[in-house]
Amino acid sequence: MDPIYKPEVIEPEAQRYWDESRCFEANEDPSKEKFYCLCMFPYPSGRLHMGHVRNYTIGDVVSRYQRMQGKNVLQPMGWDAFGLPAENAAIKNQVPPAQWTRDNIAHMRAQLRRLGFAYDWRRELATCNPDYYRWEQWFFLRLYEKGLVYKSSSTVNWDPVDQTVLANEQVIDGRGWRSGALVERREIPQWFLKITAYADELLECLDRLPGWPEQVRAMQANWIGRSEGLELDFALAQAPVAGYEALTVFTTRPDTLYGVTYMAVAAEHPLAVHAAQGRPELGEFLAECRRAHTTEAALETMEKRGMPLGVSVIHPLTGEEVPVWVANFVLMGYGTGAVMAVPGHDRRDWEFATRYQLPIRQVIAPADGGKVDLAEGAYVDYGVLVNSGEFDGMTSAEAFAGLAARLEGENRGRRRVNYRLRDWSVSRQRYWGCPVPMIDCPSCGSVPVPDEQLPVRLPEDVTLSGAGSPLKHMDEFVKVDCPRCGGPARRETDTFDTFFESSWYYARYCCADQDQAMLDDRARYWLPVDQYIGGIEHAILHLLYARFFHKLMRDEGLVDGDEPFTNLLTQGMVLADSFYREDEKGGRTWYNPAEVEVQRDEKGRVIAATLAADGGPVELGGIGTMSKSKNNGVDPQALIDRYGADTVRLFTMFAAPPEQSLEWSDTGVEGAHRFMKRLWRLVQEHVSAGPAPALDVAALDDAQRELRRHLHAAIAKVSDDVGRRYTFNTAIAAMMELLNALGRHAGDSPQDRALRQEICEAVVLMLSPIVPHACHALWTALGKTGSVVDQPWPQHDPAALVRDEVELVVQVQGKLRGRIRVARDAPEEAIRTAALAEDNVARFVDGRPVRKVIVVPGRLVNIVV
RNA sequence: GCCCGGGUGGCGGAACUGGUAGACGCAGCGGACUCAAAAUCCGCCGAUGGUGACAUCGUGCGAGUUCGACUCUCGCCCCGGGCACCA
Repeated sequence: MDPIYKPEVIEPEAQRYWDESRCFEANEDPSKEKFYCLCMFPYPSGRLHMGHVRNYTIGDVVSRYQRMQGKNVLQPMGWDAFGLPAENAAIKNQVPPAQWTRDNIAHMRAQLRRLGFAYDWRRELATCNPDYYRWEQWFFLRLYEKGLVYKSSSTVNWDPVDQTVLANEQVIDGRGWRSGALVERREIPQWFLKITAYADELLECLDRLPGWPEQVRAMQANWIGRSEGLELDFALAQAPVAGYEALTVFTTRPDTLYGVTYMAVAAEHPLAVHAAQGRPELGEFLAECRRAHTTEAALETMEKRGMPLGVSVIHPLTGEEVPVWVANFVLMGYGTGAVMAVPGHDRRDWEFATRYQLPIRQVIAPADGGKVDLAEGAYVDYGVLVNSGEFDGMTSAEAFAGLAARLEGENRGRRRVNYRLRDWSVSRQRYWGCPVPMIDCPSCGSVPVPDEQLPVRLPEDVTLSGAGSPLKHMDEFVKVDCPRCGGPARRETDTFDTFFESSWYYARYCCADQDQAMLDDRARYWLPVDQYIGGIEHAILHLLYARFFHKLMRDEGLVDGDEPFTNLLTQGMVLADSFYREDEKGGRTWYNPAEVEVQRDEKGRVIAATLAADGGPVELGGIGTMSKSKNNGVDPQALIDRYGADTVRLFTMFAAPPEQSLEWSDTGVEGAHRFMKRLWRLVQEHVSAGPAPALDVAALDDAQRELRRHLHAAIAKVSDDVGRRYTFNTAIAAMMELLNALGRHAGDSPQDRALRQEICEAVVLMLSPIVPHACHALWTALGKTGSVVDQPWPQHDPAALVRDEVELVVQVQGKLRGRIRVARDAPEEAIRTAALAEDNVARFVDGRPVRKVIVVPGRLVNIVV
């Protein structure tokens, strides 16, 4: 055995062994318990970043641990290969997106292999390959046949100069990122998936996902936003207007109906458009609304503005005339595109009414009889009705029921369940995506591409200009014969939202080579995914769409079960320090942490930093997520080259528990490397003295028994930390403590050596999921046959944990005053006496009468005087 | 703005079910080895007072529940994530 730890030698050796023995190739075996462990697949951006390393190390530790539990483990890897960055790179570097993407995949695959992850590479897939996306085209057509797909218009960011749709991230301060033109809202026809048809099921199933973090389930429930309310018709006073007899609204608070003082409609609402005819100031306001951001965050934070339409409606109960306004915060896409405004009891309506001096009327009073000052703000809680005619004195709930019954009886209102969740717009006006398999025929309308013509291949030999999708100008792609009438028609040039691909890849891994069907029986064997691991930033959209797809595939008879992911682990972000210099104009140049040296004061506090290249000072930009804009990304490759994969894996697992954010620290990595060297040396020193004799537990002395107790306590703790809690940081800490104790343990009698062997074997086994390369070599060095990957996880010996005496903490009035040692099974009375007899305890009791003594067995005694 | 997290030494974090706050590691300081350095090993390391035993304070801020609160409850402050065309 080499006395020096050499990761550059042992890591390729271990990887060669895994490849040659093909030990991570997973085959369907009904006789074994399966375990499908999946990490969210990466977008092939070019290089692995720290977030990937962290994510995939967690998955690898879980996979290798489960393998040691005797499970048949599947851990696949692939590429979320469609997306906007490939188009941006293509414009910048004049490389076709397909080539850029495939080059990136090749490089990143090599990086993943270098990290030693236990993947079944036979199952690798890339979503940009036709053998993958043809099946989502096929599936889309099945959904189309079932009526779960429809075409409707929706709002997009439109760049009037580049004549193209922009992603939200391409809109900077309201302007297009390339052209700088003011971006407009524009309604364009798009394909939608009816996710709202599954809203109730998606909501209800959340309760049956105990393996998901509570916060993710809460976020999804809020996102779906089921609410029960009333759809109400407000008759137009001057009906008909623009063909409307009444204005229909949805409200969850019919109990506040008497408080309605105005109505608000969206800028795109037909009533608003109609009213704007011949009124330039109103038309200008509508145009202004079209230029506003459409994101919910923007809508919520912007100034609430509006204009009266000069139209009014009749209040269904009081008969009063109520004015209709257009308001910039009402969206056509939500509900009916119109709301009834109750400024007394809704924050937004209050803000708007205050700005335009519209009346504010109190109709709800607090149930406890408290006073409300509507000049200060809206009262939004439920309560008791006032100023509401015959409903006065009822609670909000009673009034809801009463009003609903009355208005339903008069056929002027309907109980309805409404969802915040909107149908999923799957069309994107982008080139680098999966073509939507539809054809637009002037005589037949939208016609699906026949199955036998699938896949609709995306042409890959293109040059991108930046102004819109090149597909629109490619006649060989666009010009087709209509499959129905045979006449000339145009192929759809929109591509799918990339969430479409990532919604079913987890199932495709089970049978990635299947070219006759989307999925086969192998999916029934492996699914559902037992452990899914990925970033918290995907808590809503990706995870909701994947759950939706699973139900769609179930209803198509492709998979069993209702949910795709039994257990979910959401890892936190990877953070790093940032450094910059400011130029005269206030612009900032960001320097990578690798180029910067920090200065510390005598206590180790960072006080200043300088650029290594010129020795001049740089400013501290604080800690934040690794990002391009702050240039604070730490390249894992440099660290792997320097310290080896095991050290990088160890540090990412040690620095923080997986769900928390992780702050990068170069010195922390050095510490992890020191631990690797220490582990290697401890084993090497032990092994170099020759084979160890058999352990005789009965022959151990006190010090040896204590060390062995430490070992078995560590096995119990590490098993729980790795197997149940997923707190790899505390598991590693426990093993560091154990090795520290082993290092302090002097003596090399035969039983000392036998004990050392037992400890080394257990530690190598328990560390092997985290630092598999070193443990592969150490296992052999310890004289064991077979590979460590095929060993079972160690079991702790409960008998080794028993101690004769325990130390108890003694408190007086809840404050620590002393410690006593008592027999393990000492009766409470004896513990009391011993506690009161302790010198410092007696000093603090100071003769005062003891009122109460609380004894927590094995932990502490608290004396109350 | 709304929803979801988080806030503990110089730093990352630990304390799992209300029971010894600061495990483990990093940084720092002191020492051993060395001609020297690196590597390695040993010791110290929340604040204040005290030679010391020890005492007082201390888990973002303010209240509360409890024999006992980092942990539970209420109110506030700050930071991060998501908000539907970034993935």
